[in-house]
Amino acid sequence: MSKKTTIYDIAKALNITVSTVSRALSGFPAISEATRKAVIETAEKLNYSPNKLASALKSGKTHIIGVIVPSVQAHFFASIIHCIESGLKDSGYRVIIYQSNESVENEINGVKTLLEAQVDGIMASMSLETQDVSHFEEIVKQNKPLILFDRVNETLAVPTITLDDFKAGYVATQHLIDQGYRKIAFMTTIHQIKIFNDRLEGYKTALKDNNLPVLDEHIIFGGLSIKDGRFGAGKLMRSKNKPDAVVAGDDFTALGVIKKLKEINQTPPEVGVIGFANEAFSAYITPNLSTIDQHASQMGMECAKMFLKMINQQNPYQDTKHIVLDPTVIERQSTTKLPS
Amino acid sequence: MSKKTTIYDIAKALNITVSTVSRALSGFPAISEATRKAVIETAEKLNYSPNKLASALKSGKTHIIGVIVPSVQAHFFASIIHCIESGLKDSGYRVIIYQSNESVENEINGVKTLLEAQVDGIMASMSLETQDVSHFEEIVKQNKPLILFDRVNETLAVPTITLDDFKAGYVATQHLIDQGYRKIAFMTTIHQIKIFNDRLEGYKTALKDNNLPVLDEHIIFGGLSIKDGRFGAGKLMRSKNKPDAVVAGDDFTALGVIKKLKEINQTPPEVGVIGFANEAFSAYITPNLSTIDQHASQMGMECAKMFLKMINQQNPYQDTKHIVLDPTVIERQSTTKLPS
DNA sequence: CTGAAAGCGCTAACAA
DNA sequence: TTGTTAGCGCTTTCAG
Repeated sequence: MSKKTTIYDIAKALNITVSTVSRALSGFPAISEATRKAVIETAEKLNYSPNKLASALKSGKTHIIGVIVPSVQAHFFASIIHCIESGLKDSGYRVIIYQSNESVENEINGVKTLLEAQVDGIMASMSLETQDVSHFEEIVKQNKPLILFDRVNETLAVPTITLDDFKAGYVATQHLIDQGYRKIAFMTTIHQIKIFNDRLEGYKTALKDNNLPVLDEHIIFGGLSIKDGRFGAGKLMRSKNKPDAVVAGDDFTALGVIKKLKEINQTPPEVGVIGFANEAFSAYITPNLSTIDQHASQMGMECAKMFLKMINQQNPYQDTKHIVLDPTVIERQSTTKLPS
Repeated sequence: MSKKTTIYDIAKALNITVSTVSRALSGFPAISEATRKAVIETAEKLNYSPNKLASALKSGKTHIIGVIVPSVQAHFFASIIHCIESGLKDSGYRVIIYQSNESVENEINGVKTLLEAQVDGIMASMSLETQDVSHFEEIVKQNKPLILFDRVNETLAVPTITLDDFKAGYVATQHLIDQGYRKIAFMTTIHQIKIFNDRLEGYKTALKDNNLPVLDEHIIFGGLSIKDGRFGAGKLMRSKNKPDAVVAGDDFTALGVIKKLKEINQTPPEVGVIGFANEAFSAYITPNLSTIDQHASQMGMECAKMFLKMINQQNPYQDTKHIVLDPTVIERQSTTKLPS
């Protein structure tokens, strides 16, 4: 109880100096086995717990890295974090998570907080709101590793790990075409985020490559949520030019679309629906939702690997790479068009 | 770039001392407005960012609190964390998350890591494996707030926030009985965790109160997952004494049960199924899953409130409370028995 | 192999 | 209202 034991207590108990204790504890080689053993034993006896703060203050390394994500509630981000953690664990790095909740303000605060906490590096996936990215520049200025994943920004000269989002939009659309759908709508966010724009381009290109028309009325800019999905689907299905399939911005939106379609008795796969992200529920709703797998675990692993590489270079930003992963179509019932 | 600016740089620039700078920056009252303004301006000009590590080392307060959960992938825990964060934000506390992944070893490591990081307090929900809780005692010894939520341990004399799990088991069972089910099975974890035992007792008591027999063969001890749900349901439905409803240990397990029941053409609500936790997907699977809401947000809020109370007492453990929340049945299709 | 001592950046008595 | 000064607990030269 009472006061915490420090290396001074250990030193006093053994009649040696703190420097010796420090060295013994940190595995310094030039220490006699006897001393080391004595120190370790005494440390245990006194229930010593190192104050990492002090050590970090002195050494300048906290061995903590900050991860900023929109929300851990999305399965995709939770999985990434999980993989970052396990990829970094053996190197002694801990992860602290900061949620932006899709707000730039929170994101700015997150960077500030993490930097003040002296994290050794930051990984981030940007909020939907984020346009200006100057808050991230501070990290680079401090010469600390910054890695952007999934929702990235091109103006920042930092490593990125992303999905090939153009391809994601393309293969999702092509999959629907292959299944026999011809009038394919696309629902996306109103925010100007690279990955969503890329997907949209992929969608358009796929249509063109298949000699299908790109119709403005089939492209819905809105929010991404179950509610937005219902709303958008309602709008689409009431229009004169009803689509026969929908590429939804994410699985939540796709779920909303499905709910609306069920209500109006056009249950998929009568109208095809495909989402993005392969959320936990997607395989279990009825009909099962086809979706694009974004390889969260691989993305997390790459983040961890990249960080370790950067931290071991004098200049983390020498030789900055952009890793792009390939999307995979997960075909389920919602796009398995029946012969009509 | 280059070197980080410290309060010394600001002091030098203004020809005052660091103490004045420190005071100006921390909102100390006895400071002339002129000085304060000058300091703040200079700080901004020099792009000053405080080193919280140094401040924490000196003051003994990091304003960081650690939260240990089995996994953020469970919607329930993600929601709790979310609410803890928002409940603490205004008081200037930040949350760092540590996942045990249901392993005691990780949990022990988590406590150690967080303590070494000098967090101001810890909130935890125990892993399924955890039996011995001595690693938590260290937190209490250091006189730092420890709050246990949901998966708690009674031997620790610390505040707890839980659901009334006996009641949860009871109302889940009673709900099925009210719907007309009579042969109700119960699937739970093999691990000796209080909340699961309590639910089991609630289940048994509900049966007794309704003059229904408690059958050993209707109580399945296993894991909690989709796979375990399928497996357990298979076992139950092959037995000579087939149940007509199942209380599953959580929503994932319930989902597994539903999948198996569909396969053998006894789709709920023909056989009733109810889960626990109201996961994100539960409302969207087919049939919609009835479940017990565990009031994650309220639990998170109470954690935050409790922490603030404890941190403001000289002895955090004076007047230790146990807050118990009431479970709520969320009735959906999976238990809406049709008249036969 | 071990000790002495400086100092990481900040806070907080105590003085002035 | 401001300055002086002594650390917080640890690491790390530099000597010995």
